[in-house]
Amino acid sequence: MDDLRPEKLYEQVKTYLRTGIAAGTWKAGEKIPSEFELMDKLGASRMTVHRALRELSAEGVLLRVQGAGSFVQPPAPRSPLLEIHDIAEDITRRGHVHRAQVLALDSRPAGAEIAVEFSPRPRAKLFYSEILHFENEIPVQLEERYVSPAFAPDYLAQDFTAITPNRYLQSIEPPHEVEHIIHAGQPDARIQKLLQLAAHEPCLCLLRRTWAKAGPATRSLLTHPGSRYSLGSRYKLADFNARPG
Amino acid sequence: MDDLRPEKLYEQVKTYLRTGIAAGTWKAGEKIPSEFELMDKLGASRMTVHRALRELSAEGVLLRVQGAGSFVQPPAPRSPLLEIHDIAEDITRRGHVHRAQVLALDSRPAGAEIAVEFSPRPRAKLFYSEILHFENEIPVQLEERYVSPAFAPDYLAQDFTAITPNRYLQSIEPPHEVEHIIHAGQPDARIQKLLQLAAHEPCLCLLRRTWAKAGPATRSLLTHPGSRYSLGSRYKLADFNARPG
DNA sequence: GGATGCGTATTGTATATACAACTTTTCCCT
DNA sequence: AGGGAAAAGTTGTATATACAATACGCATCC
Repeated sequence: MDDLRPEKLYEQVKTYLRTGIAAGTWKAGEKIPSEFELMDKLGASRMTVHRALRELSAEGVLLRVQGAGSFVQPPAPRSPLLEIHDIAEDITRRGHVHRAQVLALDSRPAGAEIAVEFSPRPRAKLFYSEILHFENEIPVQLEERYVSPAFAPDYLAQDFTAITPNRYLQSIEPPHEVEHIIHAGQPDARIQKLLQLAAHEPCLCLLRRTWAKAGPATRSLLTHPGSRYSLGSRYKLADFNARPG
Repeated sequence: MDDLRPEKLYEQVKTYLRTGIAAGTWKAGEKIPSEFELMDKLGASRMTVHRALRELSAEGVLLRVQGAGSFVQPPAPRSPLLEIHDIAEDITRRGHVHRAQVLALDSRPAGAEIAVEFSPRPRAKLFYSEILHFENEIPVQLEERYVSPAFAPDYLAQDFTAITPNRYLQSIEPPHEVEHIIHAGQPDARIQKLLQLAAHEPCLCLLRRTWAKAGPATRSLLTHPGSRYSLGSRYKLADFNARPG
């Protein structure tokens, strides 16, 4: 699965700087070598070095000041608001019993709005799984998931009563990018029955989309009973340092 | 406040494409003109067009496929839930009009469960504000907030129709620690009326607690109409592969 | 001493060119 | 028809060059 092709030159420059920063060669607030020095040192053209530095700047690794130089930024306060956690792990950590019931597992053409998220070709087929999760035999999550066949070719062969899709997909390749959208909704009759919801009981819907480096990987709609479930996070914010002087 | 300098050329190209996409000239999944066509049309060099397209791709506006073309990506709703965002900023950034109505602003003894979060003395008084936020005159958030008097002694003297409590509190001292808990709920009759909710319409509740270095600072319960509002976040995960080559 | 101006270092933008990598279409041969 | 090779079209990377814009130190002038 490893990419054996040589790293692009501008990626090499980025890697060189990132590892140098990680190793402490240049510390937060310090100035790194100028574009011209890096040209000589790494044997790349200025435009290539420039592109690498511009991207590192966009990523928040560097702060570039025209006329002055490029400075190492303090690490960004990365907030794992909704990390990709595994519901089975959550439940067993609470000391409860988890059970998964597979309601569907197949390959199907998704609706146009969903298919276009995965490919510019609108009629592409996607893997689909629908799983109901129980905590102590009480339903707590309905998981409707589309998966890109290119990302997980063996998806349909898995036993999702033994390993959650989440865990399986993470084992293939951790996502490169994640999106979460949360809203409160009124479930339709089918979901109401599956989650054993009381009349007019709202549900908490979490849409999670992930991207691998190669492109869109998964799209999951996780529906929880509103009265029995909440999502949470708590984290410390890193201190901000001012500009280098 | 406006920047009167002429837009950079690559920014002009980006703006041209963004407005075209917004206007429906190219719809999600469709192919936009090639780099060469845009060169001729806009009178920029290929490298400049290329940079604009590359950045739009990084921003998630386009999907570029080598050898095939550039395709419009479906819009990704990204409102950073990770950060402490200001609802007034969010609304104005969407180009809409924000208005805040102060329903309450006083000092009161909070209920025992809440007061004990701030102080070991259960009858301690806390500052309390209740503000209803409108987007284009439609209510989108009820903000019920307790603030530690020790953290913000002048809280009651502020004009919260002009500056949101969020923004004011951030100006005192950015929080050291943050907690978010999200759940879907059924509003009581009062909230239902304030948010102009339909019968049985659920609401999305975000409880946010912050701590300063000295101790607990604020506790806010933000209630949104479920049908008209969602919370979202999207972020890239850092690469930690500094593997020796 | 302080303000001004100038030169140098550094980053920002824009162009032209070349070739590589990949996709789609065309067309020819069987 | 079908298969496969060739061609055309499109994006990706890399370089060399030129000039613009900004920051900063240093010398000069008052």
